[in-house]
Amino acid sequence: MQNIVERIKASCTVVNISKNCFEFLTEEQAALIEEKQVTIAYKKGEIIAKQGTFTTHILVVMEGLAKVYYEENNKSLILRIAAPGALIGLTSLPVNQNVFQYTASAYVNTTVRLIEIDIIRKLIAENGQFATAIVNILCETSIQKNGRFFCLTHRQSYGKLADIILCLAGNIFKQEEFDLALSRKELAELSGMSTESVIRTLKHFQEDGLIEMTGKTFKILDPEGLMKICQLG
Amino acid sequence: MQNIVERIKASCTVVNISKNCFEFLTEEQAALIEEKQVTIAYKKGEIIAKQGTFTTHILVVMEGLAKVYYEENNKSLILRIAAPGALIGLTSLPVNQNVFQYTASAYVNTTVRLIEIDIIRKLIAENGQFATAIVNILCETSIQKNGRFFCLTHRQSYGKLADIILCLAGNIFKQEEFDLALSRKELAELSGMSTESVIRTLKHFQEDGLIEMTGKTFKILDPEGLMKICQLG
DNA sequence: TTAAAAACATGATGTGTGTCACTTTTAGTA
DNA sequence: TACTAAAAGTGACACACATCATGTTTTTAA
Repeated sequence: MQNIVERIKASCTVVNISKNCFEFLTEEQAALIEEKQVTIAYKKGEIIAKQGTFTTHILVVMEGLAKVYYEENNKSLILRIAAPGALIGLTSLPVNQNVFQYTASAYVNTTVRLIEIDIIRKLIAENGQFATAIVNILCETSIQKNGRFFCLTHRQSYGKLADIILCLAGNIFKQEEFDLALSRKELAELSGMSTESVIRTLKHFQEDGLIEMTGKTFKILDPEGLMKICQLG
Repeated sequence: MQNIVERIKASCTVVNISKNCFEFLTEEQAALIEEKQVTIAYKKGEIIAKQGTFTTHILVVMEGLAKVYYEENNKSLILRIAAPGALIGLTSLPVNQNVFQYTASAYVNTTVRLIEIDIIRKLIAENGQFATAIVNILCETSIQKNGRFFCLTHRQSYGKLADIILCLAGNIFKQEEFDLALSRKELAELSGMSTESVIRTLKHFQEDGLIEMTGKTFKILDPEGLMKICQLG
């Protein structure tokens, strides 16, 4: 029987586990990146990249957790959560799309490496393995976004929230019990529902013995039950 | 003052205008594709690629119109409309994602070129310009999907339908008056609402002088008005 | 240590839109 | 031409959730 955390991963729709695309570089190419790279630390809540500003660098999340969201008319839609290893700003690779297509902000204290986007462009053109790795990352992000898209449009509150909880447990904290760094308001944003509904739904989950909450500490008691809720809607 | 159709394009969230990535190939590489390629004609309604089946080929839409949709639990979510020039199956490029991540079916009679996915993989690895072009297509698709994602989750019926109508007019038919090839049911699927709501909303639009419908013939009378509805929600 | 501000919680109320049931129109076909 | 099936259209009703109002607890910071 498969590990529970492993099985949870399969259903995740907000976090994707990026692979390392830099391992395919030659020493010379790695040096090129190394030489110009800068590492920056952001405090919780700070904006790492703002939608609409020029993308001079691709960001690599080293530590922490970032919220990647699309903004329009004072409303926002969380596209994904960027965990360590994730790249931010890839969608600006086409030279005619040279502004950030989304905003990224730090959920918790987060450190980020900045790599010049022109170097990345150059490496895609001259290193086939690297290009393949970037293509793979873009594809996997796309696949994951389809899942999240479906989740937010076709499921109702119980299903949406169950999905988010499983994702967080399976992909970020990687265990069944964890201290949730996110507020109910942030959970609401993630699941595309109101804060009040999140609170009510979590209470229901607790009453039904699916989860256990003590303050910020969450414990998943019945992952199968939550997955069933996901599937049913 | 900008052409109306031009301005409509900017707001589109279902159709993306793909660029030709094959122009960067050497003669030898082009011949490699040419030699093995097959062109297939699909009739209206037929399935071109089924989610979950092995992706042996990437599809290039030559003529017609295809619906690209994600399926789960008997529900479906239309991801995009593939117009001539669009590629289908790119998300299967990672070798560990070698099945179609979505289903594609023909809205109208559609012809499609099949290109072996392994050849595409090989070309990405050995032709930097081609790799860059593929990366660009993936990025543009991703950007567009974000817009559609936002539209379907943050707007209500009027905004969603207005968006779809503008997209169809601006990107597919490229004129203000057109014969809609899609039924109300298909419009409903596209905008993520019920058929009845689509009918009611279209009626409203007509009453408000935004559009004119005579049977299947649509005419956009007030694109600015529709765009305003899009923005307001 | 205390004041202010978030976050959390809960009940009452409102509404957008899906669902259902049914009629009318259009299109396809024997 | 008539028959059938699908599409288009309409009204009544239901309900999932957002919104609002208000209170409590926890966190933050002065």
